[in-house]
Amino acid sequence: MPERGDAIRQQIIEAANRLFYQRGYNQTSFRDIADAVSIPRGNFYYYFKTKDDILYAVIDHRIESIRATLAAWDATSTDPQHKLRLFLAMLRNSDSELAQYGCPMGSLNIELGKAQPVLKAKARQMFDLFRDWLTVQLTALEVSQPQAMALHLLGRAQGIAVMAQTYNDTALLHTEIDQLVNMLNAIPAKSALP
Amino acid sequence: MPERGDAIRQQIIEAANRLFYQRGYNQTSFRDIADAVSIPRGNFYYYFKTKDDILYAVIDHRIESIRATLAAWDATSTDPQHKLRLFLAMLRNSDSELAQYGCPMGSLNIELGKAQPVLKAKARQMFDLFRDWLTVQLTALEVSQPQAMALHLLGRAQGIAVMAQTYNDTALLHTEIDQLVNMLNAIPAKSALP
DNA sequence: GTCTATAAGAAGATAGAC
DNA sequence: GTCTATCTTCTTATAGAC
Repeated sequence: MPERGDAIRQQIIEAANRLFYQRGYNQTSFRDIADAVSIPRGNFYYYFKTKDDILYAVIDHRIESIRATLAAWDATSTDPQHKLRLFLAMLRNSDSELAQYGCPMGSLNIELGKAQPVLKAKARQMFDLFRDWLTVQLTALEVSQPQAMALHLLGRAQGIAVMAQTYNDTALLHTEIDQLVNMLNAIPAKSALP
Repeated sequence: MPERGDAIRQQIIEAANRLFYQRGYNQTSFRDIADAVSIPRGNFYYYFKTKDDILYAVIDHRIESIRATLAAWDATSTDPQHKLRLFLAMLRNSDSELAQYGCPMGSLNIELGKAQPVLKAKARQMFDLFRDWLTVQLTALEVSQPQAMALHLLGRAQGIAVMAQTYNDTALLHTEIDQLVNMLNAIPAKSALP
């Protein structure tokens, strides 16, 4: 059952989640988060002992969010090709955020990968979720190396996000996503096989 | 003619260049750079007034380095396809740095793009150099949309760098670069045209 | 559970002696 | 040109009153 204070804890996580994305983890201070939630700075430490603790909670929050998204896609259809299009549609629908702040998973991994290996290992778990889900869909489509193809797709998405943010250009993002959709449609549907 | 102190100024730029890449711009302090060059912190301000000034100098240094690299590639061959392979060979040769710290251009743009628009505009100039050089080569190869293709290639390289760093995996990088080499070789050579 | 006050240290930056 | 001392502000974090 929910304890008292859980609501504020949740507010902190959501504010930190947004700020870490928009400013970066190291560029976000306790003060920023406390101000966003309108609680005094000192009270902060009742909920989280260290800054790393908040990051872990934020990543866990994101992981749950990703799991929910993937489950929703799985519930929408049994056609793996259609599910993969949902993945690309998500990127397309996030165009303005991606052009402003880049990919939340990618930018966090790059930042932490520079000099915070322990935190980065945690952040990588978000990538693993997508990689494994994509691998399942590509296995169902019987492509030759499903996991390599899953990593390829993730990489393409990351590259598109970096370029869209670098040039602040959603049109570039749309053009590149279209190419991925075409590539996907070129995979022979399993039902067409003997 | 070189003034006194230029040698130390150059040492500062080179140390900052390395530290910005390995730790990130915002995660590198004056103290870090001063210690790396073994000069007292106070003396630092004789050479650079603000931290932004150092970043500008570092980016200018990188831009000169990129220009020199592109000029060297241009001098090596007149065959655009061969020159494009030199671009991909550079990525392959940087595999361990890319897997550790990501792409120096991409990671800097992502970091600054979050909340430092003025600095990011400067950092984007590095991308412009590669974009324009790639566009020239692809125009010579008479591909249909040379600039879009140049941005596509840059994006592919960025995506590969993000994945290589996220999974700390140079093998993944090699696999993906091989695909780019194959894609490049599939472009019909201009000399084969009527 | 909530809040105030404040510590301890690191950050960017300055003044001024040598 | 070089260096010491110092300032202010911000950061993470704690103690303890309410």
